[in-house]
Amino acid sequence: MTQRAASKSKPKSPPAVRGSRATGRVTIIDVAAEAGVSPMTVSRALKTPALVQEQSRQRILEAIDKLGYVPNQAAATLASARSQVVAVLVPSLTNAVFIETLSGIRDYLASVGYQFLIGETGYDRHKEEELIATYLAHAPAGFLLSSSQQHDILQSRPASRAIPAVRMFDLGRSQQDYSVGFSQTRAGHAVARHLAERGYRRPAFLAAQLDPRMMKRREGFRKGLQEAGLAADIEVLLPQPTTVDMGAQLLRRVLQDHPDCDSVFCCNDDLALGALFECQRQGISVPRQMAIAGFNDLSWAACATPSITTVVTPRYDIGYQSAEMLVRQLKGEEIAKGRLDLGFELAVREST
Amino acid sequence: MTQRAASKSKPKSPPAVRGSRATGRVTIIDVAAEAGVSPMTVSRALKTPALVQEQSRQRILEAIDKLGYVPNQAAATLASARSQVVAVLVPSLTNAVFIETLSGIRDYLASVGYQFLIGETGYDRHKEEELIATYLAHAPAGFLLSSSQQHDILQSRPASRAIPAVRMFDLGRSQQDYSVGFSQTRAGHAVARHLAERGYRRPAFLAAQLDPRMMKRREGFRKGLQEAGLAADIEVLLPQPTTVDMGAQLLRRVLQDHPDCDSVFCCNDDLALGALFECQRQGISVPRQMAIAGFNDLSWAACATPSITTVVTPRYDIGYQSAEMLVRQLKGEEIAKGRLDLGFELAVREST
DNA sequence: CTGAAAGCGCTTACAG
DNA sequence: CTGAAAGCGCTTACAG
Repeated sequence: MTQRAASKSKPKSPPAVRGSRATGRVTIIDVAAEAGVSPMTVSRALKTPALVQEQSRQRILEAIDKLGYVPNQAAATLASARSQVVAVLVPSLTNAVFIETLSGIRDYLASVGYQFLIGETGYDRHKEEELIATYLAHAPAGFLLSSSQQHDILQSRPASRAIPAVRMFDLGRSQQDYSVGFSQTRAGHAVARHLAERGYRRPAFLAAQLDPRMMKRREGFRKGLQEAGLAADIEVLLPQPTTVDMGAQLLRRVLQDHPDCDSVFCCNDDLALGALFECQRQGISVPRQMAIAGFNDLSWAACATPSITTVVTPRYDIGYQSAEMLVRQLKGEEIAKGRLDLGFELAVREST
Repeated sequence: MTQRAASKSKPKSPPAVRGSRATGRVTIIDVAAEAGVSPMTVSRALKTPALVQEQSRQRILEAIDKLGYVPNQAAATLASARSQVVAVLVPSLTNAVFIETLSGIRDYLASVGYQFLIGETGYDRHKEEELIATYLAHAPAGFLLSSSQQHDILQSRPASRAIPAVRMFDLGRSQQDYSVGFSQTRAGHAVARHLAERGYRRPAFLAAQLDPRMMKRREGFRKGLQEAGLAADIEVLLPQPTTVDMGAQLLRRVLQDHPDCDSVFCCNDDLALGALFECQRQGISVPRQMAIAGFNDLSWAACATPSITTVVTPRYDIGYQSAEMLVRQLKGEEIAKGRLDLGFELAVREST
């Protein structure tokens, strides 16, 4: 059954007003006629109400209500060469981390009347380039990205068509290289120092999904261990996507290759959860025989048995603030801090 | 620093071709001139290549490449009164279930050149209405929804402006009430029967986020228990959002109020995980002293210690197939099965 | 504070 | 297979 036929069978809607145009849609022209003003004034009443006389505005709002007028975004975008849509590119949609970031983005954008398109890059640079090309056709007002390469590409467009972008999670190199995030390196460093202070002598680094951020955490972790006089030689790195089960696998690998390992830094909480389950399965006491630290503070970290030490990351705020920074650019506002470090926190719990 | 100033400082782009129009953008007119055809032929070469002579098409593609032409979607939408954007409304973005559904939607839509906008309703009906109103301004080609009320609203629009919609997760009442999902009731029923068959005598139902789907699972569960001759009197229902920690809370409540309870059906895997952690904390052996069943088969269910019995739901497929059903409606194709039951599976594991 | 004119970049509907 | 004309619904830039 087609769309048309389906709706014919339920003709119970309020009899919609037919617009004057051939399409039958109610347009700004119909509203103008109803309110006794020009279309231009209707447009102003919607975009810049302060420039319209109170009385006119009232009549316009009534007309809009009466006719059921809905603005046509496509026409607005075409006429103004500027859309109210922001393109957001995240590495993965199946990772809770990025989802919370999207919530932050959505909350800010909704508050200023913007929409957003979401692209998933799968941690793949080429995919990201493709997506940007696709999105450019939608004339997005700006981009929120999670890698640095594409940032450069967008900025290098001719000035007349430059599209602002903000990079999330990582910090940029300068105030002009707009970014909102925290230092992945320092976060890794903090975990190393914590394990060393607790007295663990043989910490391992476990990671999957080897994107640049993981590598920075690793770098900081190694440096932290070395500063504490510990060896940074135990590592298991796998390129596959992160899963809980992979945490269990990584732990088995470590136990097999390095029986003297006494603690693990899992580069995210999914892996940490899998590692914990594996310890439980093998009857290894956590943290007595094996300490476990994670990353991100996902919902289960605080209430696992034992609760999991992890790095609390400002995911929601990264989304919210990067959206705000982007919109401020769009409005041509001055941005004092173009490199916004939101920091992180180490939540020390029972597992270490 | 403003957008313009920022890009001026990095003038390293390939010198983009300037279009003939006042905006400087490269349009279909520029491509036409370059290829020596009319704009209309360029439009055809892009939308219906079969209608354009091979030779012309070649020249047009070369011109597009040379000029770096990017189609303007806003203009296309305005002219055709039809966008390539689908509006998707899900209850929550922080729930892995819906995220996987979005992946399915994205994969199908990407394959046919559509984009999508995502709205989060927060399980709130009014919020959903608001979102629909907002999205209507973007002239979406269609809607993918997760509740039934709004479905009716859209279908009741005047035929000339009807916007097709498909409902996800739940099944509709008829083949005309487009929907893709599975029977929540039967899934709940299957869990009850399984627990009864395993010999549990005092099963409880634990739920949070009391949306209509939860209520259907509960209904099926109660019915299943009754059919097995068991009482369906132990329940803890909380309206708050689901978290892992809430699973622990719910379990504590049940143990306190019903010390004879020997098994719990948690209406999702987050709750099941929390319940498992709480048992571990209290030294309650799972499944010997307390059996736990979950719902959805999220990543940790299979590898927890003990592994968690759960209902495997076709989340990705629901997204993929509902997107397909929607697009087929958009194309005016015949849809034989407008009510697509994708079923579910009970994964029996160590926890029951 | 308000309006008439022109144009945004594409597609529809018609004619060849 | 191709093209000239008109129009989609709004906003910009100007004039009052």
